[in-house]
Amino acid sequence: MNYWLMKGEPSEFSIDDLERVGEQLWDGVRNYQVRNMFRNDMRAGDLALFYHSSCADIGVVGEMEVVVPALPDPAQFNSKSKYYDPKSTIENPRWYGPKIKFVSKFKKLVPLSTIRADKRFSDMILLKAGNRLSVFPITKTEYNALVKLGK
DNA sequence: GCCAACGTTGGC
DNA sequence: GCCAACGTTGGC
Repeated sequence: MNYWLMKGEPSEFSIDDLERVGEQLWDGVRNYQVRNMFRNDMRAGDLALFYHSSCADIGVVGEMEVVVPALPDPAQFNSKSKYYDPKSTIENPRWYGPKIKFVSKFKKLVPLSTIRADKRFSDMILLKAGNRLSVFPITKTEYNALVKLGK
């Protein structure tokens, strides 16, 4: 079982949206490293933390579970979508995303500033300078510690 | 809105 | 395969 942190902009899709719909395809990822992690490393049943980025309250807001790790992202075929990729074909899709489901919403958001200040999280990719991954693995220890802070 | 730090693209 | 130009990410 693997543990992940997944960043998303709440103005596009938030933990409240996920709680409402229950399940959602995590679309719009256009980074090859992340795509490869979806295809090679993510497994059904993996747990992931939902992180709100590019917003007023930045931090970890809840838990999710991977239902299906890598499905072709339909947005890449939609010329109206901002995630459209003219080089993708149905036969040979370029972009994938996992289907994820809601597990829990934290009682209180765990802010980025708190994560930065806590030595237990100093090895997280989240805090590495120049990190550009919107999805990355974390350890079980980090996962559990963040869940505990949120409850 | 700024901007640093990256990733991607495409001509050569 | 190099590398300059451009685009994107994401905290502040």
